Amino acid sequence: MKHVPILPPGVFPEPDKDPVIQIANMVVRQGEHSPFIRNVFTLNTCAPVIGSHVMSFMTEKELLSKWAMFVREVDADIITGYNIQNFDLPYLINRAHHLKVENFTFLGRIKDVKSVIKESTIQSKQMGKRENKVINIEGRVQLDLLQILFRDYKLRSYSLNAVSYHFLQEQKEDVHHSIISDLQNGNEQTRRRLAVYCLKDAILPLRLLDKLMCVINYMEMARVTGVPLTYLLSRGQQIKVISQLLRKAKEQNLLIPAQKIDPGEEYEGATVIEPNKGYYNMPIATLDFSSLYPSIMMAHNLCYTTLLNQNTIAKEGLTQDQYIKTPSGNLFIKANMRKGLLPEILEHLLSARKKAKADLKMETDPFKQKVLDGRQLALKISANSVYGFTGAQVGKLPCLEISQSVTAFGRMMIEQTKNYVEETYTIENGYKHNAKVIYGDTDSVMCKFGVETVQEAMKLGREAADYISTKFVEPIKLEFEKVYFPYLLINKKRYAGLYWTNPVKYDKMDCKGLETVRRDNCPLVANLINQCLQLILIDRNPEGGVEHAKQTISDLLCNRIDISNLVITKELTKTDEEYSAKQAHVELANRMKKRDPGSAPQLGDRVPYVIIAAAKKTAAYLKSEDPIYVLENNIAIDTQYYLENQLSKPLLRIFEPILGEKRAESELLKGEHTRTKTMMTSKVGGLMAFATKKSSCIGCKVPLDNDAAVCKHCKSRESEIYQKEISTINALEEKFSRLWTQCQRCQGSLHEDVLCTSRDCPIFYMRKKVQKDLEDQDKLVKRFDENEW
DNA sequence: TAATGGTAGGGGAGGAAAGGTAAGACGTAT
DNA sequence: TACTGATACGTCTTACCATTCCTCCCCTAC
Repeated sequence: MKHVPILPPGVFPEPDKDPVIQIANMVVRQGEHSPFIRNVFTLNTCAPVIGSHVMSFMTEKELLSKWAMFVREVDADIITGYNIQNFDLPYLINRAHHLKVENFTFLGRIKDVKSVIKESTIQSKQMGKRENKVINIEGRVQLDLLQILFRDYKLRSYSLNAVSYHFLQEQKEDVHHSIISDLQNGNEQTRRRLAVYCLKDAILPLRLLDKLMCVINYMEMARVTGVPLTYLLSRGQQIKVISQLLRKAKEQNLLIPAQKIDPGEEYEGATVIEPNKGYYNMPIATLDFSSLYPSIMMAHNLCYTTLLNQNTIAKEGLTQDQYIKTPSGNLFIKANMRKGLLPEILEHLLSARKKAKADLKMETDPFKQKVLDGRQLALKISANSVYGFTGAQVGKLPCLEISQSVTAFGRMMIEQTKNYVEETYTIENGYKHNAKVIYGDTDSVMCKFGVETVQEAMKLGREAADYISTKFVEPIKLEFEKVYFPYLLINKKRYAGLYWTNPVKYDKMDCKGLETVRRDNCPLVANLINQCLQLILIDRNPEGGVEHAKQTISDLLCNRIDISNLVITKELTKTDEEYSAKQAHVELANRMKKRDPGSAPQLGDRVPYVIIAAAKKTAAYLKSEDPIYVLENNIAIDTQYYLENQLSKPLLRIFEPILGEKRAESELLKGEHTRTKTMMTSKVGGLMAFATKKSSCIGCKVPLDNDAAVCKHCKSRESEIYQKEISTINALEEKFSRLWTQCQRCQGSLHEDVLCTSRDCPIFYMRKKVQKDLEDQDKLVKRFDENEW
């Protein structure tokens, strides 16, 4: 579903002013690939669209009323779209209310129950704070794709365009809202143009839903945990655990006590082994505990129902062998005395997962395969969230005795594992080298066995995993997972390496915690670091990496880097008042709010910005600016900032372990390539307000008193200079037409204007930039004409 | 109001606090 | 010879700058 309201340029639509002009709908049966209904409701006439049913109405009231009837007649189980929950549906309801369309708000399956809009804020540590609207449509589940993506995927941008490109490698037209009214007020052909855009917006969410298997996975999650489908989008993680707990408790005739919420102190978490930093040009084997926390809870029978204190022990007369004391000093009764509820739930979840995985292997029908894969995933996630539930202090049933015992066992186990590896694999015991654990985090250890080949490392890794597993209580199991070779260990939670699961060919390059996987730096940094790592790890050519980095730095300083590569995004995680420190993205969001409150970033949105040139020592939060604004006003970028604050440290961090501190610093950041800089002059802000513009000679840049094209010294070369500028203009024109064609191809039509203003598309930025350059160059050349006579 | 999975940890930015240095003030010797 | 002023030089104070440390914030690993 997708609807388009009409609106004046620059202002966000308001339902009591701006009309709804089109609504596109797609209806699909779950499991089928293409929709069996495709239609669009339009206000005013509209030329036909092949493959779609166009229904035109002369009044908006009729349009809305007929659309509501359509919804009731199709009687869909699930309603989806992109941001329908916070935009389309509330807008339609408010608009219908404003126009007094009768019977519009009865969209659900229960007669006489009106759909109403409520405001709600949901807040969790995992997702941050968000303000949402909630609409009841009885008997139909609203699965807003945007909400699904927010929850399940960490992306740099959540615009439908960016998301489509990311998952489907396909772009959509992003029509700026200022053009929409022109198209609507044109003729039936321009309105058809809008309808096509609108239909595309309706089909994309469906295709994404299909591709990401959202419906299947959500259904399976709902079945496994026993909560309604809507809870998965509207509620947090806890409700799923509670639901399972209630299910199990009922079987055993147990009740769950109501507890008062009383946030206490945090408890100690997992150990991260101090890394032995450096570049390892040898195989490093990784051993992992599979499902560490669930297996600890099962192995030691940790549960609400098995927790003891000294009083009960005395009262019941329990003996030493009937209960255990965890490393954190808490007491739990053993499983042979009383089996805990949580271990039982976990066993059920994990055995169900094993079965789902086994069935998945046997299954041949691709649709059923998807279902089974969704199920095993849901079971895994559910098992892992039980521990989090016991530690959630602002929750229904926190129990720190359990959660701190779990982490304490975990800490003890990783320490023991490290010792076992280092004690067993020694020269004394007949191995070629002394093994060393160079790093480990929570449930994993990275072992340097000292061997030469991946194959040998794998053999020792498997052997070690099997041997060490025997040292722990069932079902705790240490598994050999992969070998890294080579391996670049930069710091705790930051490393990169080639990932091998077979001795023949590496699977992929794996990066953890580095700039390449973080969303809060610009693509320039992420791409450059990624390329350098590839050159170092895959091509084994660090010199090539240095050369590439130097070239990129030189390009940056000479303004040859496209602005889309310099866009940094950060999330607005709290409201303006809650921020105590000044930050670039927060300040920019506030400034944008003053320009246009409707289109400014909201709580929970990611704010894109670039850093612009300003007087020296100006704080970064004063230099952040909206990329589109920068492009439109030709504002200069602070390339020095990008070099010093974005590129330099990450680059040094990856090159230092290989080249050594001194070489890395002197070659990368102080070489000849940093000398040449191009300064760009801005048209707004700063000192430009006080400067008077004086034209300069096109030939030699000497300032001129009049508006002539060249100075008297260059007069003799005038035609030569003219030719040069004309050839520049030709080159720009050619470049522009190439980009334009590319955009036309993307929008799927070669004989229509390009409307797209997608902020996520690099082509858009380039097209915009060339357009600007072309205008400037045109003005320059015109100066020759004026002085011709 | 009702509802909200956990801790560990890196690293960037801003701001306060502590430290360093050069210019100026002042005193003394010549 | 006594006194004065100019100059040079050393020491102290002050203003300004750079560094360090701490906190906030975002995002990631597990």
